[in-house]
Amino acid sequence: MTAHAQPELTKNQSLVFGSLSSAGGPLTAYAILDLLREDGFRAPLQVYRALDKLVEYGMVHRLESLNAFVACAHTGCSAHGAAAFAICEKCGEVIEFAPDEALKVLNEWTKAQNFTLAGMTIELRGTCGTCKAEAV
Amino acid sequence: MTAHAQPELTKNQSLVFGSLSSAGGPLTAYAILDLLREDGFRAPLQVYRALDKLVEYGMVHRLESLNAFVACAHTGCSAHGAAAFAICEKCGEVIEFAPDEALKVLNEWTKAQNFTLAGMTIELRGTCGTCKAEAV
DNA sequence: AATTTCATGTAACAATATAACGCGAACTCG
DNA sequence: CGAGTTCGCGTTATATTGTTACATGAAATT
Repeated sequence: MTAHAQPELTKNQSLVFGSLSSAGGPLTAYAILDLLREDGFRAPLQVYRALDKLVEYGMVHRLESLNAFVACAHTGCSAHGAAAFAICEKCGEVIEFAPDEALKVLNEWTKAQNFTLAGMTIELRGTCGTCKAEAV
Repeated sequence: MTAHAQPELTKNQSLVFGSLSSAGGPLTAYAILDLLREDGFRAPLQVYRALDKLVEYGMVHRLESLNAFVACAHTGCSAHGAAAFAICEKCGEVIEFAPDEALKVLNEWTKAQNFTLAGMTIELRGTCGTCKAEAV
């Protein structure tokens, strides 16, 4: 929701963020764990703790419908609002976008309901244009 | 997305749908399993298989951010579009609503991207008005 | 110096979900 | 009819995802 100052990352947080950034797509916590075993990671908690912080800082998003995590597409990852994701079920690509108009409408709903928003998940599942083109 | 004809439910599907309906809120698959043990349920697959069908029929929604399932708020559960959910983190209440305007915007995005939509998840987490009022 | 905070490490475990196999009823189409 | 097919169901085992509980050490606080 709100922008977060980008803090110094700890060693584990840097490693986790690095693996997600270079993956260029979503990874599960256990996939990250496997990638980081050679860096000394031994247990899921090391990954989950780092992910918690990175999500809190807005540098990583959790994809609820994949139980996976992805580095925020805003390279600098400075101010940004909630994100939406289009997930291609064929190729696995995830496109992050900022659905400003939709957010506005949803925010209006929360105001009308006196609902205080802490977080929002918007995920679209389907087939991306590229995969449809290939599936001649 | 599209409306589904409401088919005859099998015995297991009826039991699962019944437990969700009378719960009046979200239940995890394992909570359903425990509720239905006295009806002969023994294994998670019995629940998951029924849930798969009920979700397919549009009678049950999956809440990705809770790993839980809820009966559709449309009592007759006839034609309806995608649903959105506001989840109160204090009391656990889940409010289902139809965010028509937001859906329209998101659908436009998918058209512009040539992305074929198979399903959509919109979930808001926060605090409902009632809980805020109580937290004087 | 005593206290608190925070990142970390480790082991054990809990919660969620699926794979693989077999059985029998119902449907279908020759 | 009878062979083939589909579908719902049951069971066991297993895979995947996430957390609890406890301990250590380094840095910040007072």
